[in-house]
Amino acid sequence: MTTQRKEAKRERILDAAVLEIARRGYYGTTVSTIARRAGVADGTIYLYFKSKEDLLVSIFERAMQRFNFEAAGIVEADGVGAEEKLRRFVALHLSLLGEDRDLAVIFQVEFRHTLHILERLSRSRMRDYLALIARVLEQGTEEGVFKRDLDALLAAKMVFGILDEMATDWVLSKKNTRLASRSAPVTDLLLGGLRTS
Amino acid sequence: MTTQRKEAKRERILDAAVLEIARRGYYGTTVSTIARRAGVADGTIYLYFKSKEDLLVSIFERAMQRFNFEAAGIVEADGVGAEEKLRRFVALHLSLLGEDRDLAVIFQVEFRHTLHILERLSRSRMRDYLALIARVLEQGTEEGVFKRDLDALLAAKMVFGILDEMATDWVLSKKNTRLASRSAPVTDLLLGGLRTS
Amino acid sequence: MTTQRKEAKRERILDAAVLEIARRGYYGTTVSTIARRAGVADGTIYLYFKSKEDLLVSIFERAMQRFNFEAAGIVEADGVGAEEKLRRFVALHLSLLGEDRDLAVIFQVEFRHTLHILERLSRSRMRDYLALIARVLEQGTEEGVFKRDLDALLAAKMVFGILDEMATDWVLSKKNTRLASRSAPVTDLLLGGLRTS
Amino acid sequence: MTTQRKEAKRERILDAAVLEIARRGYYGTTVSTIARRAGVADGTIYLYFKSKEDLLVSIFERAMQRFNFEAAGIVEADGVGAEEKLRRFVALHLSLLGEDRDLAVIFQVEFRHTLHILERLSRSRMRDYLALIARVLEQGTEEGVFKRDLDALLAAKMVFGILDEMATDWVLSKKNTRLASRSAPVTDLLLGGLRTS
DNA sequence: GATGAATGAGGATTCATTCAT
DNA sequence: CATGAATGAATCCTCATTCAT
Repeated sequence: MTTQRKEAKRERILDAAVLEIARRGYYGTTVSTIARRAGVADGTIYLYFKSKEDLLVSIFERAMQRFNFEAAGIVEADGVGAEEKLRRFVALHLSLLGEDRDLAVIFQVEFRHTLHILERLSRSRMRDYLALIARVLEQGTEEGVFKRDLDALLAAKMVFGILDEMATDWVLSKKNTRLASRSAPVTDLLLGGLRTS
Repeated sequence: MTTQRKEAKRERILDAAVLEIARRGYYGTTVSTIARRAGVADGTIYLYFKSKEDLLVSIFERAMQRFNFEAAGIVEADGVGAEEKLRRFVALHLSLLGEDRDLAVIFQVEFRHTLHILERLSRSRMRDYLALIARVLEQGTEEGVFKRDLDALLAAKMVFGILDEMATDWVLSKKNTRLASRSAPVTDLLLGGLRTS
Repeated sequence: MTTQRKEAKRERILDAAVLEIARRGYYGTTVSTIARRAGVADGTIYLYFKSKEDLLVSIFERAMQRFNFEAAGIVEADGVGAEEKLRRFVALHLSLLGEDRDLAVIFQVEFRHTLHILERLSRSRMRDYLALIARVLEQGTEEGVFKRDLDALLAAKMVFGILDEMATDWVLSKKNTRLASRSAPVTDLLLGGLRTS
Repeated sequence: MTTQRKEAKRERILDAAVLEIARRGYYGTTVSTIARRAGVADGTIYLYFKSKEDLLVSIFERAMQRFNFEAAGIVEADGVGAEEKLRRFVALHLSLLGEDRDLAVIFQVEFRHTLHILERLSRSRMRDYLALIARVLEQGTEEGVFKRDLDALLAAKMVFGILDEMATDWVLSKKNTRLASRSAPVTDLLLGGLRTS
């Protein structure tokens, strides 16, 4: 079997897992259910993933890879000011999650208690993500547009906290709003708080 | 048995549950374990709580009652400006959680995936809490110190998001810092973002 | 629940296990089947035994306890010659197994491959049993009726080997013979081989 | 592929099976493991053997063929007395097993519980083997050196029982002794028991 | 002939909950 | 009120076997 076909099947299983886990929660989803939705036998799951938990980790890894990749693109852009980068970052975070509600549910709800189990693993990816935000803030400080005495990492966590809460709130609200529509007010508050007075 | 004694036993069970669930997670904790730590028989748990889930809900309710009570005290204080109220609010949130790491773990980690199950219940208490923050922000707008065009509820969620992330970060970090020590930088960023320019 | 009633239920489960395992083999028997025959729920098995394997060990322990107890009675009898003791020993071994075909099947067939897993445990009980035989042989040497240069332990193993093969042969043969009927020829050959010439 | 090459591959698979099953037991060994060690694909196993069980049967058959062939050579030797033949038989049994510990493990441990499954099959080969021993004993009776009233088949089983226990004991003991070294004491006891007084 | 990816039946074990004492 | 023994549903994972390539 070609690597490509294997990869495709792996993706199909991950997609099925995202869908089911988003709807029923990690503990409420059986491996059988995921297999059925993916159109494979139960045992096949274990040819591609070590365990049910590994499936969850893999969902996280796949998503974070994309997140970090896209975020890095923004942070490393040449000739772009920190304010604009922050604006783009906020927009990216909210639209990536806003585009895929199932994934968002998993990120905002299922991964939380899983952090318990996966602490190290997930935290290391998260650290990367936070570091990207922090770099934007540092750039801002260097440019003189953000406060001089800013603790970049701590502030990055606050930025993340806001984005995270926006996402959670959107996930749990039944209303049919677009998550990305919150970009502007979020950016406003953030820039207000970060700018030199 | 007097109501008082019953109440005391109920509290003992809740305390045991907080302790065990914080350490092993909701799904990793058995009702038996909680019973043993509380010094009662397994069946006794069911004389005080409808189910294991009810136990979790009750932990949440008990904590939120105290949170909301204390927060209401701040919000309803007469003759105190919005900025000061916000400052106190931030300090309260961070110290209540910072004082009881087990409870903080449950709030920051265990409740998240439980939101899935408990959506309505927990959200209603949360709404009360968010409403309290929003009232402070509205007061600030009325006083002219916070932006005129502020969406108070949305901004309240951002405030909450920051506080929440601070708490999560503290819970997951192994370092022996005090959560309350983050009050100042958090308040600074928030006030900066909320103030009229 | 009284200790007596608990013990009785434990015995009932063990009896059910002996019966089922003798018929279908250890791997061919499910815990459910044992539970059904014992008239308890699946989970109840685990209140009395740590695991399916523990069930097998316990069957062994229970039987060996009786074997060793009865055998010790023979070996320690005062004023009885070694030849007579050996005669009784052979008779005991063959009648204990001959009385309970299910138990015999488990001893002769199921325990063998289990030795693989349980090596130490079962071997220690076996060593006790072999030691008892060896003591009879030593007594015989002292009395001058058995060969002077006998390696008592090695000879004890041979005695055991003969008894064991008799039992296995009986278990696997479908004929309706009595195992104990082989006592005489076995004793004859053994005494012939052991006696001084 | 030539018959010879096929035969060679079949042998390689059997060898791999002996090695793995001796170490991990029949139920602890997967077909995959055997295939990997034999250097073939899982499916290939099934081109040479009907099932996993057939693999075990085939190990038994291959070994018994050699056992019976060599044993027949001893039994059918012209001009050799029964006592000498018995001596040679004992030596043969113990050295064939003593030369290949893996095979011995399978014979003494794994085949036992398999007898359960394979009863008929293995018993027929065993009967042949026992019959060979019995013929030596009958020859001894005819020569007047062994007891006149000997039940040859029963006595053969005792002979086998002793040999078997010697082998099992050797397999389970960790000591680095040679199995064949027990030939002399075994023969002594046997001849003592069988001879006319 | 050979491969090895896919299958799916099967089973030990856990644990929330009940209820006779 | 309290107990804790008993229940039995529920599920992850393994692995012998098949079959399309």
